[in-house]
Amino acid sequence: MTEEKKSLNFIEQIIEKDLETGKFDGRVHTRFPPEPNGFLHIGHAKSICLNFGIATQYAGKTNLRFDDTNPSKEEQRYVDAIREDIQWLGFEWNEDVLFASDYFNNLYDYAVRLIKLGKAYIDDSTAEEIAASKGTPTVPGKESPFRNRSVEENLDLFERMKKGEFDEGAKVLRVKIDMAHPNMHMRDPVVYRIKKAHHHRTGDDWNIYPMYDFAHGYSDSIEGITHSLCTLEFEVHRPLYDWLIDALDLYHPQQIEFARLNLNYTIMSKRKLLQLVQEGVVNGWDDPRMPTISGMRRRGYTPESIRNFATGVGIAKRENIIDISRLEHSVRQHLNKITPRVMAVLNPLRLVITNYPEGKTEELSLINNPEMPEEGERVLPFSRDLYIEREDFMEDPPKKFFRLGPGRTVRLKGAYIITCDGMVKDDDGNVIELRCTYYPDSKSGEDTSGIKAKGVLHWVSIDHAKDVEVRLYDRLFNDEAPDGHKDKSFMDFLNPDSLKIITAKAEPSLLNAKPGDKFQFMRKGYFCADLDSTSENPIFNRTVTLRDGWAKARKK
RNA sequence: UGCCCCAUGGUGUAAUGGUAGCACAUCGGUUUUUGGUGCCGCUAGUCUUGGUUCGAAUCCAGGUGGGGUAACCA
Repeated sequence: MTEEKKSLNFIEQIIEKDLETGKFDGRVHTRFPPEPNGFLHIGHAKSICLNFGIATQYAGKTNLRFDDTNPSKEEQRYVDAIREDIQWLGFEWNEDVLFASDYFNNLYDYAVRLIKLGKAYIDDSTAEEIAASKGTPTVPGKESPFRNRSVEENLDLFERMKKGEFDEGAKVLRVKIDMAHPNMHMRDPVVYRIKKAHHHRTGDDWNIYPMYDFAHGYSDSIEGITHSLCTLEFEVHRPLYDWLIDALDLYHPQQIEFARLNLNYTIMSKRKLLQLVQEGVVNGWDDPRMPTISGMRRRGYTPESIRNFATGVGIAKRENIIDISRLEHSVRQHLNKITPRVMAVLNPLRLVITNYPEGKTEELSLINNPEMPEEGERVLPFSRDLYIEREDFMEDPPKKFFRLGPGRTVRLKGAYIITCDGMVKDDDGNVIELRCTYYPDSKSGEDTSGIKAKGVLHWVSIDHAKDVEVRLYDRLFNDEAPDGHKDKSFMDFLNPDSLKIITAKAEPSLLNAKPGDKFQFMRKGYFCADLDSTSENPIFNRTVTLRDGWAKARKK
């Protein structure tokens, strides 16, 4: 037995220490708290894998709780999409889905208790006045003229706020901490505001809604969360989180902050992703170019590959920018193992085997997946007239070009070895057809020809090939840090070639593909049948290209 | 400008007072009926100055650099 060396991230270390000291009676209970105001993206996947992963590791639980305290931005459809994405990623939340709005009554009661304790007050100041009186980091704020209202008056006003007697913005509930506090979040923060908006779950029941800081910590407390994991920008909120809970002497979860995921060539802000959707730059939240979970799903990413990526990047507190190649590696790694190999020609060039009988068709057997021999073989029609990839031919090729050129010999994958004897050009001098001869004794699997061919090309039989729509996706942005420029918008870095739609010639079996089915188009990349794909109108999305050693070599 | 956080190869992340390891990327080799995959290997790192210690990536202090933070958003 070899002893497994454990390598824990800093959060796991904290949890193991808590388990040892019995801080939470040996419980581990995390939560994933999205706001339903947009779709989940790959950054959320990191948080999801962390929260659910920790719970699994320590035999704990994870709540899915929607932080739905701002009805003007939140929608039911986002709730549905988020639930679907989490399930698709392979996680199960504890019991039912929870909502901060489930606790609106509790939260109201907490607010009342704070008022009764003299720790909260109603402020009639305008938003501008409150902002102005906050002071600056170096200048202490000024106390509101309404700060010392009586408990009775505060109670009365708060109840009337709830009843809807005042207009939006007329009054807020603030917590009474310290207007000179060095942490700006502690300068009497607003915790309840009037908002006469329709809430996607509570309808028009409420005229007032709690702010995030108020709702979040108390919700964690109500749910008995042990470790409340969040991103770094909430670090300065923690003192307020702690203050609010301690002010009412409630069960106290521990908030721990970690660094969010950043990917180069990608934007991760929900606001900016929404902008891409609203301005029609992409075709919705699930456009395969989006870094959203649903976009990646449509692109052909698997849950395994996303989980693998999200856990592989690690958890720490330092700012990080992950190279996009790491994401691509994780999906190639998985798709390599599971996808059947098929042949499709993206940019066809006609090739005629002059010594092959006209009208003859052979049924060739090809292995489906060399990584999984148990997946068996399929038959493929071979004939005299074929398509090969245009880029697999060069009229004047360099020595190291292991493909076709005048006089060059290659193997057609799973079929015969051929030699190129000539070509046909159009009036403009473009090569439109290759003339080749084949070696009948070189048939794949029963080759007695003794000829060795360095290159192997994929092909399809023209008479049997099917037209399929192929969507070639590339990165959405040309710049490593699209939103990292002070003088320019991320919109200035859009890649005009992020989507190219072509018609490819595919082997017949691809007509059977159902939406979501994944393939390796040999020598070209991994592709996934699109959501809208049908056998009448087959559509394939390129998930990612294959690694291309030749492309690298020729750059030099 | 206050307060808070952070600093290990190109990029991430380990080592928690005792051999700086792993992954991605890069480069080279090898295998291969995918220039894919697999396998092998090279290059390359503890921000800086001082202190504590037999011994410091690790502890302490100063510096430097980066990030966060002053919504009736989350």
